[in-house]
Amino acid sequence: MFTPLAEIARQFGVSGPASLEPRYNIAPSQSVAAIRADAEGLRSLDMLRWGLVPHWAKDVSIGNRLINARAETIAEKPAFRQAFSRRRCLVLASGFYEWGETPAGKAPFFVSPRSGECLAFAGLWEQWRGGGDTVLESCAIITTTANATLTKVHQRMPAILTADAQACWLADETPAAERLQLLQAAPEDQLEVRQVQRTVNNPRNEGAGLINAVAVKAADQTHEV
DNA sequence: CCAGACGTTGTT
DNA sequence: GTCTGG
DNA sequence: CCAGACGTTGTT
DNA sequence: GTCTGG
Repeated sequence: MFTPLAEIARQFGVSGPASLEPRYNIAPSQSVAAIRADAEGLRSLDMLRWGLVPHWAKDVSIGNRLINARAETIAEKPAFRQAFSRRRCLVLASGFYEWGETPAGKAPFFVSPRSGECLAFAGLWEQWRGGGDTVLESCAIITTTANATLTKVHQRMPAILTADAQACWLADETPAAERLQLLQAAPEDQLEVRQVQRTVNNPRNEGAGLINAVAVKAADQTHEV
C-alpha cells in the first residue's frame, strides 16, 4: 500500500495528518487533501469537505451545490468573493475524472500529469460553525476553460497551478488581478488523458480493484469538475 | 420593505 | 422529469 | 458530474 | 452576511 505523504511533503513543503488513505473516487461532501498557508506563509495539509459551506449557511446542504467556482466570476459571486480574497487553498489530487462522448456513448476519462506528481487545483475554503462546537471546514475547486488537450473531452477543467503559481495563489500579498491571471489551464503537454471503466464515478465504488484501468500512485483525486 | 438566493455543468 | 446525495 | 430517489405515520 | 428581485 502506498504512503503518499512523504512525496507530498517533498513536493509542497508541508507536514500534515499522520496518514492519508489512497482514494480513487472522491465525491462531493467527502474529504479532500488541501494545503493552506497562515499569515506567516507557513503551509499545512488538512482534510476539507469538498463542497463549500459559507459561514452564513443554515445547514451544510448548500455545499452540495458549491463544489466548483468559475474562475471568470469568482471575484464577484457572493458565495465566493470573500474566500477569494482571504481564504485560498490548493486541492491535491493525482488526477481527475471527466466524462466525454465516445463512439460507444458517454465514458469517463482519467486526466493526470505525465510527471506523475501530485496536481494542485486552485481552491477556496470556508469555515462553518454549526450547532454547539461543530466547526466544518470545506472547499470548492475553481474551474476554467479546458486547454487544447482536454477540450475534445470536456469544455471545462480545474484550474491547475504550477509550483510558482501555487505560492503566488496562497500568498496574502498577491493582488487580486494577479491571482486571477494564475487561473489558466495547464500547459498542453503536461497532462495525459486515458479512457477508464464506467465503474468510476459511481459513489459506491471506491476500491482500486474496481478501476483496473487506473493506476493511482499519489494521494487523492477528485472525480468530475 | 421582505423573501429568497447565494452555483456549475450540460443540454435543448 | 427533477431533485438530492455522494 | 452520475446514481438513485421520488413518502408518511408512528415508533424506537 | 449580503445582494437581488418582487
